Amino acid sequence: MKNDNEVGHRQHKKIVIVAMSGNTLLYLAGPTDVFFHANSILRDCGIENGYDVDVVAPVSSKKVETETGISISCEHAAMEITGTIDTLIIAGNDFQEINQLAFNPFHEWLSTRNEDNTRRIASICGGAFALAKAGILEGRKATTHWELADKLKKNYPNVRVNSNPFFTNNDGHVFTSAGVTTGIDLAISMVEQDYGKDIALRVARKLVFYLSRPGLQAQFGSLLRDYEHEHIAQKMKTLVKGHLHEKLDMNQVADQMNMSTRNFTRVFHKQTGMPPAKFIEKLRVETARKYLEDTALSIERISEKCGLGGLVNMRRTFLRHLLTTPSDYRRAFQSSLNDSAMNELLELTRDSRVRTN
DNA sequence: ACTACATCCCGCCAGA
DNA sequence: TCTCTGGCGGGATGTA
Repeated sequence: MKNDNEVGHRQHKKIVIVAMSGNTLLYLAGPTDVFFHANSILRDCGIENGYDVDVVAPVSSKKVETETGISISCEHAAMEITGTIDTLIIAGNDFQEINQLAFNPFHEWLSTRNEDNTRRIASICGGAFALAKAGILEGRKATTHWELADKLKKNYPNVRVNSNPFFTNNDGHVFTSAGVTTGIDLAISMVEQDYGKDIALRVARKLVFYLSRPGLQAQFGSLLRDYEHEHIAQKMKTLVKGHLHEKLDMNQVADQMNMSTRNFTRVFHKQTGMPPAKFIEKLRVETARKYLEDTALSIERISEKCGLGGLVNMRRTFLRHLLTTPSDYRRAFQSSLNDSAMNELLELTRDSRVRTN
């Protein structure tokens, strides 16, 4: 199968999610929503051919019962799919199958999926059992829900099992994830792999509202998006570039803008709807967010670089703006993949010859 | 939790 | 008369 770079974004990526029986809806709803929101964000970016998601049943009746009492009628059964698949996700474990470890027509079909006809094969939680039964995990590293890890190890000794409820693992083209919500993390990491970190973060920010993440989080849309087109905000941003780590006095900033403090405050407020000091604070938080997402710098060091006044103040400021702490923010959003494209916000804290005093 | 202090914000008013 | 600008001062907010 051609790799993604060869195919480019000219055609939809076919995502097949197998809805295993007896599970919570979130197993399949989480990743489905990730790809759905990714499509909407991609369309905003002018990319029409995002993901084509097909939720299928593992059985020919095409009906799947979930533990919530809601049953799902799928349009297709997995074995009806014969062509190439971009991403195949086994969402959750089949509770009947997991106990008898039987090899049924679904596993037979699954065993035909390989690197040539499926670019990525993934499992969520006990979905790893289905992959193991089909021989896909043979000799590979894999993870599953911690309660099931021992059983997986015992029954499939050739699978190198890791059990961490917050863990997502990939070994070549095979991806496995542990707890329910890691299925969402898994799908987000796939979006990141396909379209880059910015798109993935936008999806995460859209979805994080629904998740039970550490700490009570706000939605993480850009704090500055609505203001950056304003002339005075842009000018201010340029001016403070490289100086965020310094104390920025509004009188000095106004002076640099060749305006009196009073008039500067007035014009700034008129154009952006917020006072200048608040804008600088948002700029600091945005920059700190990028450092938390893209680097391994200590939180203390980040607070210094962004002028957030030490750990305690940074924590307070984050709580005020994002309703979460820096460490929780990092846990939720730090990228799993390295990305050299540190965006322009990071430049704000780099040395510059522009002086504010 | 409380306090003192610093800084910021903004209404008001006067001058250009 | 209208608009823009800048100083003053008091309340609000943040910090130590």
